[in-house]
Amino acid sequence: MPRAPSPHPTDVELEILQVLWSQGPSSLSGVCETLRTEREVAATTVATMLRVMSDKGLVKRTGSGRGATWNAVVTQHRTEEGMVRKLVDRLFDGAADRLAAHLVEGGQLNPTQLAELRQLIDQQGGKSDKRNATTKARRHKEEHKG
Amino acid sequence: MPRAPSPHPTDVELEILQVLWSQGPSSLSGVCETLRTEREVAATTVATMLRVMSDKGLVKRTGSGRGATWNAVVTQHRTEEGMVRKLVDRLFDGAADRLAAHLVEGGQLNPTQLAELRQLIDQQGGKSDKRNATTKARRHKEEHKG
DNA sequence: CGCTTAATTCTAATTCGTTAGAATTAGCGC
DNA sequence: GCGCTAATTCTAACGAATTAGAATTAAGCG
Repeated sequence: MPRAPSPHPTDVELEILQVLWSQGPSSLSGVCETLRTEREVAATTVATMLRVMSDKGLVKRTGSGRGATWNAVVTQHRTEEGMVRKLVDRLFDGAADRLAAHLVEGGQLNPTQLAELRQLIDQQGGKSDKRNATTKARRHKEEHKG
Repeated sequence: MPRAPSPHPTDVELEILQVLWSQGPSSLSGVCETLRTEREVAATTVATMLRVMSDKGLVKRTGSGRGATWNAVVTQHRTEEGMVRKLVDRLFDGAADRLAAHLVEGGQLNPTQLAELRQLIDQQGGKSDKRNATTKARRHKEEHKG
């Protein structure tokens, strides 16, 4: 058994994934160009990152040489999911409602967004409704010494 | 101007802060004991971490020698706030509503929590209400090359 | 075919985070 | 005051993350 693929992307890895998610399969230079709208970076640096990410199973290369393209293996949604979960686990000991409270109380959402969130909750409430009142007891630190 | 104190605590730093938040000012051995309910750790390791955290302004020592105690300088709430904001900025480009949607849609909240969140939104809605419809336009990466 | 340029591989330096041993200091209790 | 133990300081090792130069490979073009 090769071991679990890898947990969460680092900051720079996330940056690169976001490029691939937004513009789809890209050549090395394509990735570099987009990154350079934010900051300076050498092509070999990006190449190294892509190799590392490839080892971790985050991205995959198609073809080689001139016409090669890189694309994300992990989806944006699943990555977000995992990173949110990590924050909830580490910072709130699994209590997602505390994170939600932060967003609402901290004034991070404007009235329009609050209204939309409220709608979303109503839809969601219909799905689980009565049964299943304690969907998930507090999750506990399991993934410590991977 | 000495420079901004420091951004966000690392994983282990957070662990130690959580101990101090939950049990208040503690001796080195007090911190160690609590940490050891989760995993093995040498006292000198914790001492080093406390020193580093002290340099960063996260904790402060009172007294010295035998009766010394350590306590958190940063509050739990402000730390949570900062870390949530960082995630929102890095992962969602400042769009807090996307994080909220993840929590609700991802089934991380049970019906009771959903109901409570809904109440919270209603209270919050009353505060900003009509005026101020675009509280905060998407925040953009500002803190890059601090 | 051979030149030019993109892409890749190899290698290495730097920094940060984490861990802890060795040595030293400081107090409490007798 | 002296010793036992907690606490602190010093130092160092190690891995992960980030960065990029040098060398090599591959391929499109004329």
